[in-house]
Amino acid sequence: MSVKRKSTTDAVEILHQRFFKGQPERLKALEEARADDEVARKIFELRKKAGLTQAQLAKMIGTTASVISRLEDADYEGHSLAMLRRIAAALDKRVEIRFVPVRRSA
Amino acid sequence: MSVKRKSTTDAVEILHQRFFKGQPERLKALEEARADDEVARKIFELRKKAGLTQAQLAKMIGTTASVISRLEDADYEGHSLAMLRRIAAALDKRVEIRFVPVRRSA
DNA sequence: TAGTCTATTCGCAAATTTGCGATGTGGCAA
DNA sequence: TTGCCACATCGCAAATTTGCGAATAGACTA
Repeated sequence: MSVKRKSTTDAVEILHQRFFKGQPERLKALEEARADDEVARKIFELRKKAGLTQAQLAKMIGTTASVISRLEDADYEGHSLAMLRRIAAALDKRVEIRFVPVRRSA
Repeated sequence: MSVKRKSTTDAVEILHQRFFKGQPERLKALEEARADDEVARKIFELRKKAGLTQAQLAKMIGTTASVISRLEDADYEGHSLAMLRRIAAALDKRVEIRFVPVRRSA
């Protein structure tokens, strides 16, 4: 996510063009990318609502601003539960994971 | 989780003795351990409901049985979103992450 | 313009997770 | 008992994530 170069909204549009208009075999990749984007956006929103800069949040969880920036990058795929929990803990939240059924299309 | 040596229930009891009766400073560690236990159990239940053995699920996501066993271990802390998604995808599910508020006690 | 603040990106080392075979155990059936 | 099957655990290499400083850029203000 960003203030300039690559907004989350843009990322979604780019993804749409890149995958949706392409072959349907790539739908799985789309879903994964979307899920990453979702996590990135959630972290971003959580931080914003808390009124923190990346550097401030970073300090709270014992890391640096560039790490937070990476986590909020819509293209980043390396999220770990451990990291999500560190962020959640700093913001008085807890991470809830659910496996929800997905409609199997034809 | 297991069929013999270390049941999930036992793990919870052990955790209780190890942390709860100990110093309150370790409450954070408790929460983390519990969250891991929760993920482990969810994977276990998902697999069971699908009527699969560890080896079968492993094959579906392109890994081996020992890996699944490790993921279902209540003490394992290394869950990644990528792995959860691989499992979810194999079982026609998707992973939903939520940051839920936690009551800040005195 | 210079200075400051916020955020992105790069590069590489360190830490962590994953892959996977080998080994051991318990349950169950022949 | 012997032979499987399902699972747990160990050990180590390979892959991935994290840590973090440095460089870059846009926005804003003095």
